[in-house]
Amino acid sequence: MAQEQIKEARKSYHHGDLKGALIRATQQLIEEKGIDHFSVSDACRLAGVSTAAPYKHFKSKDEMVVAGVCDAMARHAAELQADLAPHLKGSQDRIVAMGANYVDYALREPGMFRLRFAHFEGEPPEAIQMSGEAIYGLVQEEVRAYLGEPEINERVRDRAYLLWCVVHGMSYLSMVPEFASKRPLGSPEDYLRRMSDVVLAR
Amino acid sequence: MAQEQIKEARKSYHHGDLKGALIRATQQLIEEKGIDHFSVSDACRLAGVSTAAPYKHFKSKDEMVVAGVCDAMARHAAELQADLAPHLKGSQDRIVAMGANYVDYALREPGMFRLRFAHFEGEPPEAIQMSGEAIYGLVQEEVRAYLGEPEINERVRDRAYLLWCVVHGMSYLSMVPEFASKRPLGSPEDYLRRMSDVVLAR
DNA sequence: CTTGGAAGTTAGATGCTCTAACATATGTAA
DNA sequence: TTACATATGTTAGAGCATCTAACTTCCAAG
Repeated sequence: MAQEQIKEARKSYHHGDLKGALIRATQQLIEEKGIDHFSVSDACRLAGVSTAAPYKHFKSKDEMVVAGVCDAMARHAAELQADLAPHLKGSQDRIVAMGANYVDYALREPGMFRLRFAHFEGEPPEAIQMSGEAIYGLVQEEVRAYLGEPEINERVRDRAYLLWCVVHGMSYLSMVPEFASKRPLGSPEDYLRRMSDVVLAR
Repeated sequence: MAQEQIKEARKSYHHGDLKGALIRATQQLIEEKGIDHFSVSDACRLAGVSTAAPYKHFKSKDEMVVAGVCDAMARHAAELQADLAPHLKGSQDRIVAMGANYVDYALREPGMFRLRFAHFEGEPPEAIQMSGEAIYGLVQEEVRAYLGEPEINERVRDRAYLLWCVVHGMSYLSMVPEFASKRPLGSPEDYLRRMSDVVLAR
């Protein structure tokens, strides 16, 4: 959510891209107020439409939130690919970059990051789950390459899990100010490098 | 939230322990439905009182949620102490037990666990923050003892942070079914022991 | 006892979600 | 071009949630 979103003034009866605008408004408001203070009405005010308009695009508030999370995940996935590209496949730099990107994203969009792994009563949203599997697949593949294994075997799965624990833990700790302040001198990258040294020792 | 909570049938006009009942109802409902589907009204129905009653005990819905989280944290802190007691101070068993307790608690009360580190717009609830500091203090102290350091110095802070990353990461991954299933054979304890081996190498 | 305050109640103001019915724009086919 | 079907907006309103005000019940201190 780098792009700031200002209240939209429409000229025509139709919005043009209301669905997109609502998704962005949803993301922005959840970041600002948290999921439990987010309201469809607020998003409507931001987008400059009536409170009934969203229901032409989403079945419910829940579905609108899920759409916001999915959009955020897609953006993040693309960005992760871009961050990884400069680094040689199989290099430690690439592993560290992957972790650092994760931590950095969590700091930039903590609301979306949390929701991505949230409860979602009853319905485990297909799209979110699939995308999670995809990311984890990427992690395993990167670990495989780093370890020089020919396939994703038990060793790779084991190390990938450990790595992912560390990356996730750093992400969450970084989002909580009272814990983020507990990180002794050193950047996230420094810690990720040290951890990958031991976790992925070959 | 081991104790199941059934709808209360009152005999007298006054409830007796409405505040406690509401706190338990809040915890139960948040576990069941998630923070965004929790309503004070539901909690009132569970406790068998009118929807205005809670406002004699809590200023707002938010405050009621915070009270639920604080209560859960207090219970968890006591339980953690009990889990640690049998283990010799300074032993690896004690470190592993601490981590395992954390992961186990996250699995039992994921709703409370998440909220404990959640956003809390505007107000970072004093009580929650203090308790977080207390837990982190305990972690540092245990790491200090394990490493045999005379005081909480830079080395201790560094290792404690790494350990806490791992424990937090395992906790969160364990709560998400799609990731929990990615843990290769081995119990959380096994992984915690391996991680503490390397993270706390002396 | 009496009585003041704590802890309930009902009633209602305000706001949110979501549906129904209606209005307006757009694109395709005649 | 005209006309219609459809997509995408609107207003109105039902139903439920939060929270306050004013009233009631009960306990406990004097």
